[in-house]
Amino acid sequence: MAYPKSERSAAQIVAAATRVLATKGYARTSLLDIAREAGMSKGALHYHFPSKEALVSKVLESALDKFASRTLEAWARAGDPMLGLRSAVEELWVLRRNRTDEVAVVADLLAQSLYDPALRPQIAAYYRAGAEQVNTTLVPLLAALGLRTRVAPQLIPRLLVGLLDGLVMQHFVDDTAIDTEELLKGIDAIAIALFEPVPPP
Amino acid sequence: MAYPKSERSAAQIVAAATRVLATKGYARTSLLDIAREAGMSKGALHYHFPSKEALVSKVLESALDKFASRTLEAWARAGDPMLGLRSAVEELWVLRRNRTDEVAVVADLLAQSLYDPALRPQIAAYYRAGAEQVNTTLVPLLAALGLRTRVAPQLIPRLLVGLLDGLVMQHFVDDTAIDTEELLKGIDAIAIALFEPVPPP
Amino acid sequence: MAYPKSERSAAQIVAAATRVLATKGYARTSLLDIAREAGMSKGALHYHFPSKEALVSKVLESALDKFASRTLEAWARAGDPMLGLRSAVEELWVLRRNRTDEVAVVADLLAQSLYDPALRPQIAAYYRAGAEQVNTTLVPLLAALGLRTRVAPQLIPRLLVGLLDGLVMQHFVDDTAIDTEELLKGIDAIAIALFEPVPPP
Amino acid sequence: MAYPKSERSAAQIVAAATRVLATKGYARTSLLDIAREAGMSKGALHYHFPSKEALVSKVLESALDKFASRTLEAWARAGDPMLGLRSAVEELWVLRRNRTDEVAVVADLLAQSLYDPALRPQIAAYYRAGAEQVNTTLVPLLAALGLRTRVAPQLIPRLLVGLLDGLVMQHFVDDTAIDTEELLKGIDAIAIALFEPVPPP
DNA sequence: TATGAATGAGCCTTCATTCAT
DNA sequence: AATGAATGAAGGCTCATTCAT
Repeated sequence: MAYPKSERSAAQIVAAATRVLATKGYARTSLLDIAREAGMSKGALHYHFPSKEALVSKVLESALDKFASRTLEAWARAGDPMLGLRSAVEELWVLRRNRTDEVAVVADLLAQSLYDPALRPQIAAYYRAGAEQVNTTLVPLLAALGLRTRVAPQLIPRLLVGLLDGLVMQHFVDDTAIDTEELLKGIDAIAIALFEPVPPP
Repeated sequence: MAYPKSERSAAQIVAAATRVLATKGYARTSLLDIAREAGMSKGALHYHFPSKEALVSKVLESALDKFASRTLEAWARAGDPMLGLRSAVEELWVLRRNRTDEVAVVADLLAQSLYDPALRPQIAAYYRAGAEQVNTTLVPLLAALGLRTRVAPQLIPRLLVGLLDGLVMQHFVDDTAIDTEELLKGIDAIAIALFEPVPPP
Repeated sequence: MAYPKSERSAAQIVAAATRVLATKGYARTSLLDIAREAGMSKGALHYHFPSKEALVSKVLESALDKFASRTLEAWARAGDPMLGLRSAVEELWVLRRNRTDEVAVVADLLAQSLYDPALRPQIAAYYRAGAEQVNTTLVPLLAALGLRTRVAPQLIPRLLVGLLDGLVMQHFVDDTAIDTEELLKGIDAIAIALFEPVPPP
Repeated sequence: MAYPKSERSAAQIVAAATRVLATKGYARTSLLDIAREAGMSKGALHYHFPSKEALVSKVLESALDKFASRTLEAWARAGDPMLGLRSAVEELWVLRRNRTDEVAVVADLLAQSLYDPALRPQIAAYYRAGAEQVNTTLVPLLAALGLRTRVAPQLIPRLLVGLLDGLVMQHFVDDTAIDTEELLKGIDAIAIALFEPVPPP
């Protein structure tokens, strides 16, 4: 039931769309731009995706996927759970600060989603998956180390991801403003502040 | 007359534009929408502003102004500097979570600024003013209390504002996700973690 | 409250649209065609009419108006009511057989109206006005002449107009088929057959 | 095999096209619509018919065929020639008023034929066959009954078919307008009016 | 015999901008 | 200071048609 050629073309289009959206932003990107970047005709885009919105939605999904998987990898690379957290946060920051296409697309579509509800579920899913991940992976390990979170555990990834998202916006606007060294120190302090020793019974 | 007709009309247009942009977003807002909301003709807009970009730029400026002044007020209301910080942060969160027109516009145009350099200077100025404010108001007071910042002081407002910006995006996307009570507790912990006692000489 | 320039332009557009629709038919007429014929830009059409449908609707209305008024004139020209009927029918036939732009447009849009309900009310109104006209003008006069209709009087114009519409379609398809002389004789016979003397009490 | 696969498929396509055209009209029907209705791919349509026009042309032909044969049957069912005429007319009216797919298609394509000459010959053929039929079947029988037509005999079916075509259009546009009972009375009167006794020599 | 894929022309519509008044 | 009118470029989308398989 798989049509490999079709799938390949669709993937090609999503990749091209990611590049163009990252460069010009949603509001300034036309299907013609994307078609040219993909080396296909406008008609082909509509053959594979019913509308611009549908295509953009797929782009967002794919960008968030890459995001999540790279974070997970960084997390897994470090053996220790606290180090893993730091390592994941650092990876996220580097990922964003470098302004890969995925980062730019996500930032832009995040804003679009304020007005286009069709984009929201995917982002919400991404946030939720992050919260889930912390809940199932980090918390038990912390407990074993005699630590617990100072706030509801599902808030942890939200706070950290939110912090990074906000900072990256500032970085885009004024990239002389933030010194990474210093920033990581601040994030460290913050991350540590979110945990406390379990009081003895 | 202190406010000539021209200036009043321009202000009216900026106000109308703010409302429309907040409701529909930059990509979906046309000058006709704004003209209608302002009760004027499209031609009139171009009489007062040379281009759409120029108008939008003014809208951003005015929204950031309101933002900054409300934060400052909250800061000033509380007497104590640490309380002031908390109070300012809380004000910012409430302001954003309520999704006033200004918040929506700033969020949207922040994303636009990634692709439209003309919007950046104003945002950068806003961030810088915040950093400056902390530097001149908070730090000396803290010093008097025997506290110092754990990171470069100009990073403090960036971290806090970044955190809130990021969180508010998540809140827009999925407004069941974040409990304000719990959130403020987290922010408190974070804010406290950013300061430490000055070690005795 | 009247903007004469606008009205003039709108009328110009309707006239141009009538010509083009008559020549190429609804399915093959584009707004560009109409704009060119009117000597204006496509944008101008949309300035005066919100959509293609709205414009076409106005075209239909205007064509039916001309139709109705010419029929009425012919009716009035002849003094005698029976002669008036014949004269009106003859006028209708000539009007249609000559395939003026209005005739072609009405024939085409009549068919379109089967699938586009927005066109129907105007046509229905036209038919109803015809029926009304017969009812108020012809029937009383006939009564005075000791005649009455053999069928419900509002059916008279429907039968006659229907007959002519159907015949004109045939004529368009195959214009060698119908000899006007002979046809008028047939219509005469039919018209006469629709009336009978009032039986004495 | 008597009906090779190809022929069966082509027939299937024509049937599907008839259904879709009847529902949506020529201007709004795409080959994709037809392909879907036929359960085949767009490519298949072009395998069987060189172009959209060619397919539509076949659709018209087939619809007119069904039309003609049903009329003939009704005609034949009644033994008496005058009754046959009435019966045929009644059958035509019912056929049309019920708006079978064939009726809708013919009405629509009749209008298309004004601008697409390729469709005309088939319709002309249909009209001519009707005229021929009256000429060879009805006239001699009438002569034997001492009747003759008041107008050229080939005009008889044109008048009657034209009348019904026109009426059916009105009925489509405004289906509360015409009462069938009353209508048939009117048609009867008209049909009778088209004949007269042969004057004695 | 039929399909999935792709094209490219054309369509309706939107919109920032210009201009005479 | 402001309006109605008009432009023209661009945008998203539809669709008949072509073609390799």
